[in-house]
Amino acid sequence: MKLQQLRYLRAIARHNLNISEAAQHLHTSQPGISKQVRLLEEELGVPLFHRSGKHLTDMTDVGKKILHYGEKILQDVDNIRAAADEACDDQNGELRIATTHSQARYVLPPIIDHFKTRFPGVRVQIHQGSPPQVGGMLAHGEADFVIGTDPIAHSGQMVLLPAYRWYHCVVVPRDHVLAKEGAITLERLAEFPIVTYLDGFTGRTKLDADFKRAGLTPEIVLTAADADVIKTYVRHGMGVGIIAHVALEPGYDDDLVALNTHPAFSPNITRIGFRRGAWLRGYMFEFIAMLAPHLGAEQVARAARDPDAPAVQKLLTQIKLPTRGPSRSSVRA
Amino acid sequence: MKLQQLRYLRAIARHNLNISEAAQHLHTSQPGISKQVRLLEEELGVPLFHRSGKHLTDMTDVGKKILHYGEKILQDVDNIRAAADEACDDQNGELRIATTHSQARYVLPPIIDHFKTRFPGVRVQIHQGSPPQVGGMLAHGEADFVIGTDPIAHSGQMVLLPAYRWYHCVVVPRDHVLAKEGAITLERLAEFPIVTYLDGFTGRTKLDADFKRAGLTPEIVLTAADADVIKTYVRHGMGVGIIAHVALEPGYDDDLVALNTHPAFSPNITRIGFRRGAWLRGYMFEFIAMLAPHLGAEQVARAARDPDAPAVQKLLTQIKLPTRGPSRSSVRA
DNA sequence: TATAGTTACGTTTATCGTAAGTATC
DNA sequence: GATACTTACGATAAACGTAACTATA
Repeated sequence: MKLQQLRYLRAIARHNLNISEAAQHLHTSQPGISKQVRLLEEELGVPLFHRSGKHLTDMTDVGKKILHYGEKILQDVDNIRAAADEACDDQNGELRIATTHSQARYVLPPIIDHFKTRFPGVRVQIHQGSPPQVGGMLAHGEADFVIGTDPIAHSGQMVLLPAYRWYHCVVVPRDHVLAKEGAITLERLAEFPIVTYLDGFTGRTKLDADFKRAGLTPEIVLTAADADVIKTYVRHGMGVGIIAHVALEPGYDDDLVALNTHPAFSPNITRIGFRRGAWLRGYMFEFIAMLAPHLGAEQVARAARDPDAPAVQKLLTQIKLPTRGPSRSSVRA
Repeated sequence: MKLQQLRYLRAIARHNLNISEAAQHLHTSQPGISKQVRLLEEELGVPLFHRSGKHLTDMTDVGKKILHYGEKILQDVDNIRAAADEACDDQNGELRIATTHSQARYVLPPIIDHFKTRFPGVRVQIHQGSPPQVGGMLAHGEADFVIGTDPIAHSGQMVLLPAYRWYHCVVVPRDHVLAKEGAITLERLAEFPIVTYLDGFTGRTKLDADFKRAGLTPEIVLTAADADVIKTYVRHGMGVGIIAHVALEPGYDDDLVALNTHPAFSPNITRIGFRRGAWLRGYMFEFIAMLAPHLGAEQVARAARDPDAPAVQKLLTQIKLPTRGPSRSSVRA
């Protein structure tokens, strides 16, 4: 058994059992992969794939088990590489973040700014996508971290730590009738056409639940994946916007008024996740601390090693989480 | 990076940083290992060992981290092998048990007997040793299971499940003065010279605690690692024996009388352990069930996958454990 | 001086890429 | 007929073992 055979196996599985595609992706020849797969099957004495003639139709049950261990092995190989890189140089490297629009656009810029000043030698990549997409990037090892609010595909392979709490707020143009009212009720809010996030984005799930609990069915006239689009339509008078408070930019959004509701919307929790058992480099710990100061290096390291340990569970539930933007008690921005 | 390099690294670490010894153990040449280590260090760009001239004196910090991931990798390689073997044949294989004398001598024989009838194709190995030794065998992958009572070196790599509960009992020759008394108190017992287990063997820790709690310091005139020796000295009138009740063999020990104490000795729990994340073969699940019928295949499989899961923790603490031998309520054998 | 690790070298094996062949869709 | 996997083959490279060398304890 060789590590490359496992890499080939993984690549085939990730490319819909298409060996040619996998070969292309690995910059190698298709017969080479074909042969190594046969060799591995021969060595282990079991077929890894169901075949119809010369086409791979599906993986066998054993194949799936073997792939599972193979992926673990390849992750640990990456861990060894990362540990070695870390040892010879803790200032240079890569930081790959998979995240949603809200974070990439409003929350991360000042943090990345700070990070780049502190670690100029680290190349930072920000991959943007929907919650399911960013979860997939993490699982496939294309990103080191995922940052997001909405339920991210939480396979047992992922460790998710709470980063901060935030609230939705209502935004209207300065001349809107609501702009003159104080904290508004959900009932009052539901009288207006609403512009807000797409389902599954930026806490939309919580919003819907809040309205449902109040027995209201607001008229949502437009939904978008990001607050920039929402704000634009609010400016055009399409309706009342509901966005994350962190999505308001002082200096740019002064033509809008932000209002809280009474009772307040439910809090949302944005989390940062990484692969279970991943080797985190020094600058990664510092990045986490910049995003969420309560997540110290030792605690995060423990969570990476053993996310189910009681001490980590305690961290997940009992921690005093910082709030970004105004808290529920403040009424008006 | 190659799997063999990791095997070499592990072998060196396990042979006191002696490359020649490691080479001998792996049936390969010493220069071969030497070279592969250099190549790995070169590829990773970090030294794995501290050297004084040409001798390895210690592992570097990175080296230890890398070794840690290397061992995980090699275990998963074994898991792949086992999964493949399982798939092509679930009747043949190996069952390697590391255990202490008490289990090997009194508890396991009928179970192994039953197992061999059910799985004649499985080669069974029983490695006997002290509790620390058997823990080491498991950690080094020389055994699939460890079975024992006393605190076994419980690294995070090991999953320990409770198998059964048992009690100590007092044994004396038929003509001994105690043989005529009913349940005897600890105070009465402490009037006699005691023959029992060595420290660290077969629940000796619990025994000492029981006496200490009663404010007694019995005169222990002889200690041995196994009950056969203890019984022999009891027959010779050296003193009163305290052994595990399971160590009494009907038909062979009828010249001895077993007595319980009042209050009873504390219960002991014998556990079965295996490596975390190990791939368990079908016959291994059945073996566990033969030893401890309450440990079903699904529960054990879940414990192997994720020993810290809440459901597994519940299994560890809340389970109704079977008792081997008379329970604390029965007074006299 | 004995033990242990490195360097040097030749053999053998295996991996990879190109090119031709063959079976599905 | 187009796409996709397999077989065949040659070049390159890497791993292994033997033997000679060197440094430590």
